[in-house]
Amino acid sequence: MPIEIPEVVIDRLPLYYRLLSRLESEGRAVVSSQELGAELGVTPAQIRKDLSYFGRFGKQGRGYSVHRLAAELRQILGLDQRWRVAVIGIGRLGRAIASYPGFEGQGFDIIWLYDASPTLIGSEIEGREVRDISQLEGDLRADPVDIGIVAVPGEVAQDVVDTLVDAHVGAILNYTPNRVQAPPEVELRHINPVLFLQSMTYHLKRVRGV
Amino acid sequence: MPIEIPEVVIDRLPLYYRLLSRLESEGRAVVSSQELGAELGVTPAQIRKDLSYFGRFGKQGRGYSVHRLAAELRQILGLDQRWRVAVIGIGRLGRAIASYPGFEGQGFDIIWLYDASPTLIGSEIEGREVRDISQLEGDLRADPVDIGIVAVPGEVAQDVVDTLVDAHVGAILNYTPNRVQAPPEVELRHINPVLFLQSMTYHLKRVRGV
DNA sequence: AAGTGTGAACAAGTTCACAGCC
DNA sequence: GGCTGTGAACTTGTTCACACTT
Repeated sequence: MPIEIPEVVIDRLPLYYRLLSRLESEGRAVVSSQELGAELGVTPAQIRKDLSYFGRFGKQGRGYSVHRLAAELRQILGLDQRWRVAVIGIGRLGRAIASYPGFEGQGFDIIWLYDASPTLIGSEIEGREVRDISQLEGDLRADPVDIGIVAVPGEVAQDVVDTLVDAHVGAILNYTPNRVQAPPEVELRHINPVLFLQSMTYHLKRVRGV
Repeated sequence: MPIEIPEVVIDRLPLYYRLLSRLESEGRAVVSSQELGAELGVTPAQIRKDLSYFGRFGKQGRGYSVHRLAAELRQILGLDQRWRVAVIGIGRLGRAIASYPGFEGQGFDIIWLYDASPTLIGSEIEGREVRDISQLEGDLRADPVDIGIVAVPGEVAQDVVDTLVDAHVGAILNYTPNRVQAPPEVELRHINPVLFLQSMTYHLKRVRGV
């Protein structure tokens, strides 16, 4: 805890947590950095160093208590609490997001859905009403959420992000292909599958003989 | 071209390309690394250095020809050709993927859809038939694709990946929360929004007073 | 005057290797 | 004997700063 923790380390923690969570449910008591690394494709030294930023959770000669380490990571990542989420944009992608059980299962409660389309507004998705996007700002002011997931058409992504920022959302996950801006105190991630495909074709081209 | 090009550089190229593509369609003739950087939140030096791995595309005192640089990146990334894609798993997410116009628009042709559910097999999505997943292996052998997009339930992700690898798919985009393995000659990327949310809550926790 | 291309300086991130503990 | 925790060595990636070109 003394010095600044590298961002890459934070990004790997959820990966470790996911595996530990699985091992925990399989009733596994103890695990070594060796085993964790083999399963995740990461060196054991990397795992030990990453964890050492947060404390000394292992026992020499034994390894890590799965239960203990999972609990520590839960605490570090804030997964011992529930987080309130709004999904903005209920097209095909937004609907897939709103229906995905993996969010609720991991402590993320999707409490509000918004769209601009009159045919969608008022309808129900997984028992939640789709609300008019024009009410987003007022709703969030009355009853804030922690995280906004943006799945609107790209052209309006920045507008939605601005509204979320004004309403003091702390984190934004942008599924839109457009890159958006937010002040540094707001956590922002982009999910753009096309960029992944395009970096993969670079390699494909080379493997498949230019 | 002389030495090995860092992986991070390849990952940034599509980002640059996307912006250049937009500038090109706006009729912009010339752009500086300064401007590109400001738009993308990257330092100008970074952009110049990244591009310098591939050639000398700029003109001192002027900047880069938008048209020329876009064409170069297209060539480098292999976006001057079309790529054949199969989507495996046509649940809500798979359907969103199969219907997303952003893939076709960028040179990725989704030519085959597969699912295991009898109610889906034989149905049509955007004019493409959903085929039985048991035919995947044979189909790919007869008529290969370059890229597989996996959107099946997590438990069967590795099986599907193994089939794709056997059928000599060159790249796999895994939308499943399960981490899968593939030999190093196959390009593999994971899209897992839950991991993003979990690293964001780490920061949220700290900003929102522990 | 403006802006690239790039070696050299610097910063960040990873792996090594081993002392120390179980 | 086995495995953690961690400085130190190394590797990778980023930024600086300036010579050079238009």
